[in-house]
Amino acid sequence: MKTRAKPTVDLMFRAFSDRTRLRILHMLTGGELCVCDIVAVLRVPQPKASRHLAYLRRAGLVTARKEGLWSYYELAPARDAFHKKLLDCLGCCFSEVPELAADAKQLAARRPC
Amino acid sequence: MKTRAKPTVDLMFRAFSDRTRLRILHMLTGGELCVCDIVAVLRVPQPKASRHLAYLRRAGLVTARKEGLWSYYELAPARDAFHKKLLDCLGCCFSEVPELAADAKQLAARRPC
DNA sequence: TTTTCATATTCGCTTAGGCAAATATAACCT
DNA sequence: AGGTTATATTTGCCTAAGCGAATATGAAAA
Repeated sequence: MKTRAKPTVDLMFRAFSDRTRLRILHMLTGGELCVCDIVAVLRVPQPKASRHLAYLRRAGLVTARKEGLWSYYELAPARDAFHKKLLDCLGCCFSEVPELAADAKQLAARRPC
Repeated sequence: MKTRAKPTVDLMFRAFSDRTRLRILHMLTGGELCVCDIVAVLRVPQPKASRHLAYLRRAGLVTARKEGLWSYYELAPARDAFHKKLLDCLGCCFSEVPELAADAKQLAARRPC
């Protein structure tokens, strides 16, 4: 197994500094999702989603779980006060980043599947 | 005068994603400082400090005031809930970024000047 | 075992942004 | 004017990291 060193604060901030990753993180505040959900909602090429998910993994912000062909991602639980505050920022982004509302709506429409 | 467009969330996060800028921001939580203070405490070349201060200005995180030869920088007041949360993260970084404590100590020693 | 499906990684290219060194600007002093 | 001081910007170089396109991996299905 590969236990990873605790990611640095600046790497974690950097993980938040990209629109696509912000959208993914915000989607995950609603709970675990599989890659295909993310690809469908963001309307983004699959390799791009995977690439950003890998970045978020390295930053310790999400965890992945494999089940058959599918990979499910969820927000990693906050490891410390800083991590918690950082996640708090996600909620506040909602009114600042226009895509987030549209994504949430799209995701809600997908739920029944 | 040049009124600037409101910086995007991702630019603001990116501003936090560099050690030197984190140290500057943290120093400024104690109040206004001049560039020479920052250069002295961080022990960093002056152009490097100016470069990062310019970045923070562009991100809307600090404001500059000129007085004769000196430039004084301070944290910009939070413009919205997101900005406020982001500034909250600064406090939590203290225990995560080792340099911050040393900087605070250095700065305190300089105060009487 | 060949195919298919979901996901991950690699490649080649381009831009952002870090750094040090040098230089510019602008205010004050003489 | 000429010099000094504090700060800002430019230059050249190098790495991180974004992108799309192509390819690899690995599990299930046929």
